[in-house]
Amino acid sequence: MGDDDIGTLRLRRIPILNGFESVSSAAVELPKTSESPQLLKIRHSMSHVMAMAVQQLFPSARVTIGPWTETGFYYDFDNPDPFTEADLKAIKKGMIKIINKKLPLERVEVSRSEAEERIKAQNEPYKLEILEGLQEPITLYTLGKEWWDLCAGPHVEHTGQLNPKAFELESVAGAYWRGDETKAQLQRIYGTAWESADQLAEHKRRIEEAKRRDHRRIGNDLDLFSIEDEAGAGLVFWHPRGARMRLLIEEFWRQAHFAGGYELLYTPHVADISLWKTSGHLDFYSESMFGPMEVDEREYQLKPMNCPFHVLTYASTLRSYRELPIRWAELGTVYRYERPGVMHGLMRVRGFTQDDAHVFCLPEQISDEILRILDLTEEILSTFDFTNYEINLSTRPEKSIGEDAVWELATKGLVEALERKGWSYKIDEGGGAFYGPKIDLKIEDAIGRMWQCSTIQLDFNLPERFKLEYVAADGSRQRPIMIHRAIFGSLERFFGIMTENYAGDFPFWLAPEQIRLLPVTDEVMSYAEKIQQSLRKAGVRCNIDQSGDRLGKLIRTGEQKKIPVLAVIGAQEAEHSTLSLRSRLQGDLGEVAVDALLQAAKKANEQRDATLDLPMATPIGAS
RNA sequence: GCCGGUGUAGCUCAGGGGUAGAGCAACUGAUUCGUAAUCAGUAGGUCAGCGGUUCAAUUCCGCUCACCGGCUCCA
Repeated sequence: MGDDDIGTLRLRRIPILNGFESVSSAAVELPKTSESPQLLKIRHSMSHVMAMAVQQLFPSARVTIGPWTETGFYYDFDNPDPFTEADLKAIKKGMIKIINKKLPLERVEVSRSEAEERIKAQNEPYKLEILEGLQEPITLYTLGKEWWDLCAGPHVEHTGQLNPKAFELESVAGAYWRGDETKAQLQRIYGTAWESADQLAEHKRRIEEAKRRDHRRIGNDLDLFSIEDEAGAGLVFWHPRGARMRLLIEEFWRQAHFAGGYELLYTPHVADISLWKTSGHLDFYSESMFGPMEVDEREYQLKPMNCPFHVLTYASTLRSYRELPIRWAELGTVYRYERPGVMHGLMRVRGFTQDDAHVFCLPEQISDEILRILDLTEEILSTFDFTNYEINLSTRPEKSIGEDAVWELATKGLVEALERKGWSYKIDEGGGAFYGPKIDLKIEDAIGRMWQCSTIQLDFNLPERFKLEYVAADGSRQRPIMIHRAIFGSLERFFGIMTENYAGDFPFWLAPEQIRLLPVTDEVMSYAEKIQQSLRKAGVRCNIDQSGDRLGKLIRTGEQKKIPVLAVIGAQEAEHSTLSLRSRLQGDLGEVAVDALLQAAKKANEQRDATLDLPMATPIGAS
């Protein structure tokens, strides 16, 4: 797929705001560890150096594992006292000392028994456990004379090849031994390391850039949404500006779905608990559900998913094969119990709206239906400038239900659809749900992060549990195939991702306030009001800045609120029936006739454009 | 849920056992102004909540809640 023009334009044009430079022409390359053999060695060695420094400072610390990450490394320790941020400074000093000694790192191949002896001599129980899982040959790396670690390598030759000015210890965190929350709690220290100080500086700049884009910050600054303590964690309040954007997203979504052959449903938020018993959620999903509530001696359950409702809707009447495929979508709000401490802005909440849909079809329709879904997914995601995807196809796990033939047919249908779409994908062998294979899709944002949103899952389970049927051509009763799919995943989460993708600089069509009129003096207020009225009538979201501040301040405020188009109105504009436009993404658009702006804005809204299509008008003062 | 950190005005933050501070935002007034901050004034806080220590707690201690960075889990 081609380059994203809007995206690149935006990256180049964002001005410097509050001293924070945004994505700049980054001359400094930051390869990932997996892309650079040299960085891999550096980071691998750094984690050894860190572990050695830690054990020098904290002799009671036991070592566990210390791998590289894509931007650095970490090491997990078992230490009686957790490390504090202050300890990091001391550890860093210790590391610099080790680096300056130019200690050699040497690979030593040892027998299993020798390794065991050496580990026991140092009383490192975790290392012993690691050793048990290792295949021959067993190698360890020495770091100078005093320190060594079980390791496959590779490493730099000596610590003098590590740049003491190009690493940083970033944070301490709790982690579990072997990632298992029932096992010992360890202390993890994260670090980053590079070849040059420039790279380190660039890495830090990118962290700042991610902070600048943080949807929680932008949501607050632009007054889009909030999460209120009094209401509870993970429950989202959409403020007028955010709600307006959500409405625009939903309108687009509905229109795309109707065009794509879907019908829309509305279903209840609660249902009798017996429904959840039939669906299996009570047995397999209850720890993620809000507790039941009793009404009239009947127990009701708040919905964590929409599918049982769509299934009931299907089952409400006898279906013929001629009706299939049935495609039903719903913006369905669900509630899930999330453990305290896992909530995160809009990305992880307890109440959220899924753009859920279910397709009931014949086995031979699977491939076509999946392809349609892929097409719709691309259409919808690319409208928000997400055009790079990473696709995973997950196949049958060991524990699963359904006949071999059905699994085979279904998996073939998914593969066929992906091939027809021409999308490359990875296969996650055995990674499917117990009830069917699935396709997951991740999108890449403007700063290269991947986010899982869309998912397409085949389900042989629910139709079985609810005994769904259709009447086949021969008059027999057959079971339909059910496809679950979501494109945004959750509106909240998608909104958060999209906000970070645009860094709050939303495209024109999506901005909650599209045009702000800036009256230079009070004298032009009535002219401004007239313009506001006609723009609003045309469906353009437009306000007048009534603050009475001077123009410089009005512009500053408008830019800080990331309004796409600021329209300066002074005596000259009133006289000419024009506005002087300043576009956030396009710069100065000059003096433009009111009607020209109106037409351009309407067109941008209809086409969902990021910017206005306006011929450059006469520059100010030229007449 | 677990480990660590944080919680002072709408926002960003200072302060500290003896009645609470700044800048920005808000409001009021003056200014009527041309492309990123006009000036002056006013108002705004149970210092997250609950309990304890103390003559006195926003400050010290404990618990709870929320948030932040991770772990685990996940849309």
